[in-house]
Amino acid sequence: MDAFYASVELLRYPQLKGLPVVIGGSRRRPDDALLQQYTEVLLSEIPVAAFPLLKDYTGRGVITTATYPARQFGVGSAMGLMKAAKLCPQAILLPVDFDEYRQYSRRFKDVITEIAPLMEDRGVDEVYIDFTEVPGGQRDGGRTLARLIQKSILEATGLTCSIGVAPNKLLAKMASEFNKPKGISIVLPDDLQTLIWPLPCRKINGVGPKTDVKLQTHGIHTIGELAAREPVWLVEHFGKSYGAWLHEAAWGRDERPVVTESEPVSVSRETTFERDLHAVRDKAELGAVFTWLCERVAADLQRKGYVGKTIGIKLRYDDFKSVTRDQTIAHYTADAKTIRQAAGQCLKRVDLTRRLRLLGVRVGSLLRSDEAPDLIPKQASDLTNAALIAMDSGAKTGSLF
DNA sequence: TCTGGGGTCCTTTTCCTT
DNA sequence: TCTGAAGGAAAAGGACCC
Repeated sequence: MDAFYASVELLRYPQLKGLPVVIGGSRRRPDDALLQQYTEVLLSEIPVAAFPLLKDYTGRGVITTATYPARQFGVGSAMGLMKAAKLCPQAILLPVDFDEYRQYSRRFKDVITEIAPLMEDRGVDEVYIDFTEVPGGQRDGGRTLARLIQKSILEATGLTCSIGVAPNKLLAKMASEFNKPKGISIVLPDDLQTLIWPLPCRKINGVGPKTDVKLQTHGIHTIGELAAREPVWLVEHFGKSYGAWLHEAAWGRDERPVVTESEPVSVSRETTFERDLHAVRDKAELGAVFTWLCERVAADLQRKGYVGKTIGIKLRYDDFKSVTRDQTIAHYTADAKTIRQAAGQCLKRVDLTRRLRLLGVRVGSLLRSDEAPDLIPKQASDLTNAALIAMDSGAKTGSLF
């Protein structure tokens, strides 16, 4: 199988080209003033001086993405905004607008499937393509087709994209990073030792920060050094499955097909508070957020046409430690009140004496709602009230909200 | 002044039943 | 009746990705 890995670069606001720009900040609930500021204005007409600066930002949040001029200063994805402001105070800070990204995402994926129907969705800005069967796909090692895709996406959306071409998904993904932005890179099987092995292990999709540190403590820094280790040794230190996979990855081997269809496994909503909240002192606020999260999850499920029966919560404490609690209920549901009731039961099983920075609600074990066997009618209101009263009565850890 | 939100997948722990 | 082993399912946690 021959694979493409394509990722688009999402940059609107042409007037900001060449400037350090950071997109991020925690997404506020509907009344985000910063967001409102832009909704009525043609994006290209906003003067540069009107954009907010990173140094003026107060509050929580991380960087979603940054332009290349901003990255020069050492800021990058997932970095806290306050830390980034120290490194590059003059950077312009833009709010995240996922609705808009989703629109563009759909458009660029539509363009690709017109040309190459075997496409795997890997998120808002990335896809894998199996072009083995695309007419003319093999011409010039895939370069001709890659150029056509780039050109078509640019025409349809104004977005540029990077494309990696390789014998499998693993290598195509690595190849796509060789030549950013808007590049095309081709990696052939014979390029493994020259192009792949000198790279740090972290470049392998599936090797994260934890694994990277562990590899380094064993003196393994590059993919080549990883490839040199005996599989037995890797299995010993990284487990049967992951260790074996590391070995295969280092040798550029990957048999995974391009998967064009997949069903969601869970749907969730979570939010980080502006300031840490306390279950007792901020009971009203927490209760409102909790209800709101349950309603959002229910709405998401209904919109997507799914029901689920494993209801869960997630808390993050002020020390950033997270806990989760799940409960599987008897019937599939997409009803906000039912979800809130089950999630409320989960809340009783966690420590609520500590300050909270995040609250989340999740529904798993999903089924398409048209295939659900035993949907029950909506909760009777007296049942819901009973649940609320039970929550208010408190548990071993003290008062609940 | 730390550290988003939406997911997936895997491993380990816990719990229930036999 | 008590205890323990075994095995499966559910729950919990963690790593990773975009």
